[in-house]
Amino acid sequence: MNSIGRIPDATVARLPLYLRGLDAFPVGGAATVSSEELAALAGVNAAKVRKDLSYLGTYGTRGVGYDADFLRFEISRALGVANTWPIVVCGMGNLGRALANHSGFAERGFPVVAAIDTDPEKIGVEIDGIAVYGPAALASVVAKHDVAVGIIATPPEAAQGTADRLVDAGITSIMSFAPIVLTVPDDVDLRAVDLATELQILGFHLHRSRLVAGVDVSGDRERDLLVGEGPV
Amino acid sequence: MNSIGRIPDATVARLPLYLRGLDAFPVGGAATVSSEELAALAGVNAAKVRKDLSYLGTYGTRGVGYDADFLRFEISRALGVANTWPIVVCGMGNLGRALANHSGFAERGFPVVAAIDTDPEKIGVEIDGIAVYGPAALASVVAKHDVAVGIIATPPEAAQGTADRLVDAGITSIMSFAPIVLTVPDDVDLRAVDLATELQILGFHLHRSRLVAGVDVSGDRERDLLVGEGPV
DNA sequence: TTTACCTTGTGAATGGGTGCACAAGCTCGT
DNA sequence: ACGAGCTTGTGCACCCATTCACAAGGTAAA
Repeated sequence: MNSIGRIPDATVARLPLYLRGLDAFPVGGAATVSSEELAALAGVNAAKVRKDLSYLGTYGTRGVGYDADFLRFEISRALGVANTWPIVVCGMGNLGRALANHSGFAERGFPVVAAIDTDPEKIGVEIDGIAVYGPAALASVVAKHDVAVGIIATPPEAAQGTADRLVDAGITSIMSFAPIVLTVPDDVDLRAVDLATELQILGFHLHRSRLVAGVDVSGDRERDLLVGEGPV
Repeated sequence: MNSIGRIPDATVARLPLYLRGLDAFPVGGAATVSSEELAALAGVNAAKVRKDLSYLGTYGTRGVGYDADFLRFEISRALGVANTWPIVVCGMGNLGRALANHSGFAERGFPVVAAIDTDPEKIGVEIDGIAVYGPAALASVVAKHDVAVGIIATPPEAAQGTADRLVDAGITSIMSFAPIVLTVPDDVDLRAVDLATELQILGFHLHRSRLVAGVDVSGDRERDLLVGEGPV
């Protein structure tokens, strides 16, 4: 794929990993990376790396590899990392505060420029250097700081309302940590991360492996029910 | 699939969403749910719900739907949610503290029973009711509380070492928030969540949509390069 | 220049997941 | 008892993603 066409979603999801892997090479170091090396740094396999990069263009040199700096530049450009996308964090509870302070965001071009909370005690003050506003101020905060991304870290009951207000304020990219399904217009890009769900997926495998190991799990009849997987 | 066989990964990842959706029905309410309703509650489509549930067994009644309580029970059992899996949080920085306090974990059967940090100021004290230990105490903490899951919320440099110690202590399920690739033995189940990566994926679409809209983005020639996607 | 060697880029095979469309089967009203 | 109506369970076709395997194309040493 020589010209820049559609990039598969699975590839887009891996581009940040490659970029992260390239951190291992100093900027301006004139180093070359092979697909094999980059694969190890990103935790995927080499064929995938080559195919993914081929969607961006033909940036490698056969027999040699990829120029680390050039590759970094091209991936950054594809991802739009050259730009800075200001974000607003909605909900300054435990998680919201941690996210607002997360240094990894600003480093990657996503500075937290403001926070929103409904607690009168918090409105108008600065928490860890981030100014906290009430929900009513959202639209003006978005306009003033040119906010591009909204993070929802509110309690679940408030999440849909918060999403609606973000959309009204013109935000089209939302990352939600609330454990409910949010409804947004089609043109809004929503990514939902539910930490408890992630743990439950881990729990599934844990459960399975302990069952087949015959370890007693809370002493009921589960083992008998599940082990009957063999011949009828 | 009548007997309990292999459940596809994609299905396993959705089971927690169904369980979460069932929260809309009171326990013991004798309600029935159709695949259509459950699909709306979980944010997927109805055919997928039916196919997913068919992997667990034949729990629905044609013409009627699924018994909400029974379904909750069966999904819980498949996920092993009937059990409680104690977790230890490694790294009590911003994120670690937020995770240790996250009420959603304990509610879903994943109580945080201890934390680990290297900061001498924190070791031996309780932070928000969670006892903090030094790294050396990890093995005994795991043994004492029967810890099943480790969460890595350390700085990236410390993440691999922390993972190694968790593995040594006998942990086989790890959830990492560190933005690096971790190496663990095959029998260890590792889930990596990189929040900055998630944001960058959002950024990709944001970047693309702003480009085609012709909005000025940091004033370089990107638009010209990318817009040439039409006919050759 | 030629040859040996290396790594990319990509056709093609494979596999898993999604969603349609419909038969199977249950309930309820008549 | 029977038929109308509804929802499940699933075969099937399609699509996207992964992986293999190798030709294409470059480097470097002889």
